[in-house]
Order: sequence, then C-alpha cells, then structure tokens
Amino acid sequence: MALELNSSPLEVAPQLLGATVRANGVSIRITEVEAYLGAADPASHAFKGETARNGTMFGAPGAIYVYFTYGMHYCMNIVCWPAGRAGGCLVRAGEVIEGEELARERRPAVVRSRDLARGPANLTRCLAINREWDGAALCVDGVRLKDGEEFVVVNTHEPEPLIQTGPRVGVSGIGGDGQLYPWRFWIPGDPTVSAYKRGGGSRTKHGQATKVTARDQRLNPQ
DNA sequence: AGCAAGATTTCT
DNA sequence: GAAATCTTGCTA
Repeated sequence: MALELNSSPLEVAPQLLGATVRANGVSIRITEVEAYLGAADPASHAFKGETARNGTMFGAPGAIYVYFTYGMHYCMNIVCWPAGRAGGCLVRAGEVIEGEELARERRPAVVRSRDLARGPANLTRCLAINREWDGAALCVDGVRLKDGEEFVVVNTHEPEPLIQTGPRVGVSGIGGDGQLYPWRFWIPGDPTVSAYKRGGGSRTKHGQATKVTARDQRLNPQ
C-alpha cells in the first residue's frame, strides 16, 4: 500500500497505523497517531504561521517535524500536505519489534515491553530522535523521498482492519463551539496505546481539568 | 522584561 | 497531585 503524504493528515493518519518506523537501530510498529491540521487547527503548532520552530511543517511532505517540549521531551510528526500548507501526524505510540535491547538501554526505567514506546516522547526516546532530526527525510517502503539527508524508514503494509478514533490527548476543544474533534487514531485493544487525558483549555485550574472521568475511559477503552 | 501554558513523563 | 525544565507567544 502506497503512502500518499501529499494529502490531508486526516487521511494519512489511519494509514500509518500498523506501519513500522525505523531509526537508529530500533523498529516500532505504530499503534497510535494524531492528525494536526495546521492553519485550520488551533491546537497545531503551525496555526499561527511559520516560525523557526515549526518551519519543517511548512516544507515538503515526508519530512519529520521534531519539536522539543516541557523542557525535556521530543515528539515526532510526519509532515503532510504540499509545501506551503502546514500539517502533520504526531506519532504517539507503538510496539518495539526490533532492537528492543537498544530501546531498553535508552529507557532504563521501563519494566514492561509495552511501555517502551507508549507515549510520543517515550517513542522518540526509543528511536533516539531529537531536534537534530527535525527536517530529516522519510524513506517509505525503500523509496527515499529526499536525497542527501538523514532519513527515517517507514514500511507500510495492509491497512489495519480495525481502527478506533477519539479526541486528541491533551487538546482542549477547538472551534467556535469548543468541539473535541476525533482526530486521534489507534489500533483498538493494543496495550501500547497511551492513556487518554483531556486538555486543560478554558477549564478550572485545579483538579477537574486533568482528571480522567468515566466518560474519558469510554473514549479510550483498553 | 516578565509570565503563563504547553501535542509530557515520572514519582509520591 | 506535583515537579522537572525550557521554548514560545502574549502582556506590560
């Protein structure tokens, strides 16, 4: 199955489920992703235009947008849409299927294998991807999308038969009605999928905002 | 210049 | 529930 990155992150995201990414000696089967729609999406880093940080998302599709956050974490996006139109898919979680020893060296505190790449920053840690990888090219099914750059390998596969969708993690409602769009995609029942947490947004500062409610659990059944 | 919040993770 | 830790964007 070919991966058409020149289209909407909403179309690319489900296709990434079940695909494998490889970098620095570790392969991961992707089990959870989120779509970010750039100019049309207040939760996207690209919503307010191009900056030094998010420039990669405005470039050609098939690049990796890597950002640094919370003073200590890196997260990885696969850039979608043609150059000039920002958008991408955040790779949130996956199962380590190759190079587990290396992955464990990079995540020494982890006990269970399923936790190695559970969560976007944990996943990049397993792959040893940091800000230096920002702008690196993807290599899809053996085809280099750009030459002369470091690259991350993505091997696609048959489409996942079962896909579940729900609100994005840590993102509050967007749009006039503050709606929680179901732009998170995951493989149902997979133990490596991360836990759902609602975004803070305009809610109260204490407690309520980050508490996982019974309704949240229904949105992300494990 | 100062400040609050963040596409998070980990420990208590 | 809160800390760790820094970049970004807004307010003054």
